Amino acid sequence: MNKIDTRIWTTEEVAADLERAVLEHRLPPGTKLGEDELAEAYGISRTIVRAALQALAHKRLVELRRNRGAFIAQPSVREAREVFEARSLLEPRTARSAAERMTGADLAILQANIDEEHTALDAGESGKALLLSGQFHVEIARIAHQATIEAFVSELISRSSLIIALYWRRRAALCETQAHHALMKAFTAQDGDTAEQLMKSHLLDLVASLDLRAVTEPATSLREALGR
Amino acid sequence: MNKIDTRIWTTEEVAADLERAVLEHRLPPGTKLGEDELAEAYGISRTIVRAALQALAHKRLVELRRNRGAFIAQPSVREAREVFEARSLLEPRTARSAAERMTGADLAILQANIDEEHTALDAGESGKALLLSGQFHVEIARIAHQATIEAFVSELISRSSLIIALYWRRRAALCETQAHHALMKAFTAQDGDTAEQLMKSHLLDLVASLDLRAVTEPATSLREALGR
DNA sequence: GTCGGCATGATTGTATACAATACTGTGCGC
DNA sequence: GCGCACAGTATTGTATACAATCATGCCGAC
Repeated sequence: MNKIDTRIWTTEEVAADLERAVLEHRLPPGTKLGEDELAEAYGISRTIVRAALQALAHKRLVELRRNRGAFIAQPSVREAREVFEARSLLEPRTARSAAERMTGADLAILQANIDEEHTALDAGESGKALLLSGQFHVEIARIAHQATIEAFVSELISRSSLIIALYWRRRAALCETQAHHALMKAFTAQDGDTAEQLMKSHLLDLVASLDLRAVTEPATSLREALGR
Repeated sequence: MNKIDTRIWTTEEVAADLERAVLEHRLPPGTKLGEDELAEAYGISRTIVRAALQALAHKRLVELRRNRGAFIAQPSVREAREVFEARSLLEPRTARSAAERMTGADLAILQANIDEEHTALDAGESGKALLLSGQFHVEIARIAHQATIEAFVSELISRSSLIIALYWRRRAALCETQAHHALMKAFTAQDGDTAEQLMKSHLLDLVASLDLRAVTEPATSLREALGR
């Protein structure tokens, strides 16, 4: 790993940098994050690295195993379902609130996000596109002026990125942008009802595009995996 | 502060112990949590204390001000509204799920919780009663088999405890237990519809019993608090 | 040849030393 | 007497040293 070592990295910056790497699928689930390795890469001591890892662990992006180290989390099928269950409780109603208080400036921000995502996709940067696609959802919570829900949604989106890395099935990537376009129309019309409904089905679509039948449970899978 | 210093405290245990103190209103909002002070009290080094404080900060129970130290959080009026908005999105639907998959063992646990709360109230331990009252809500999320939502609800309950400490108005404390009793009946009947509705109005009751008109924003409060 | 135990190395857990920053009180100047 | 500057103190921020734990590979016994 190589980083520009003239910079002084704070705990939050290290955590954000690692999170971004995870969300862009540059760090796949299960990757070991050695403390010395990271400390050297960022040119800081393990103290900061540990604090950053603890922060990410609290967001469930990283799993800390005592005396073993930190690993990029590998959400189970159950956890994947739970994450989308939580999202389905929070996001549709939040999209409604957002639609109802949407301003021109907000619309511009959302549109810029979609445009950037298109640019990234055209450039073949699918990781960056996925990151932006998630930011779209977080932005909606911000527009609804619900900082608390925004924090939850942000965490759920991050975890969703891991889930997608593990369980994504469909290779056709165009469904995403279509749904966001449809939401934009509802937002522009300040149509809360429609926004709520669209978000609801968008989330259902997302779950449907995952392969959650898989019996890839890390803990209990061994005997089943061997079929005996 | 005095603790039994024969015990070896882990980070999680220290965090849990502090959280319990906050939830029981033994540590009021705004209290400074000095690192040396805590380290000595638990008989550990500042390393562990800092990790525990960071964990609590992530749950928004503690506010970390750079180079200033850690303080028990003082949720603003806005934050209070946001917390109950989030709860109103998560808890009613979760109560429905819980009701539908409620077992006899689950009912027993919930009933035991209510009984303990009564005992605590009779013994004048209002802090412990409040803690148990919160645990009732978390237990419901656990019964619904939604660990992710459970974690969110747990955080929201903890923050609600701070909010109650700051903005509680009604002194009559019996409304709480009544609502929980009503929920128990719906759970016993495995009546999801009723459980969802009861939880919804229970949360509305809670907000209604707070005084959120207050202009008690920490920053601007000093002059007003002195009335001049 | 395979299994189990042991030694070695690598990595994490914890404490502590030192540096940087913010708070407190005193003294000097006006 | 009042206000500001400065020094001293206390507290937090960061790095590092050491201890504890785990992983790996070798060697001997069966």
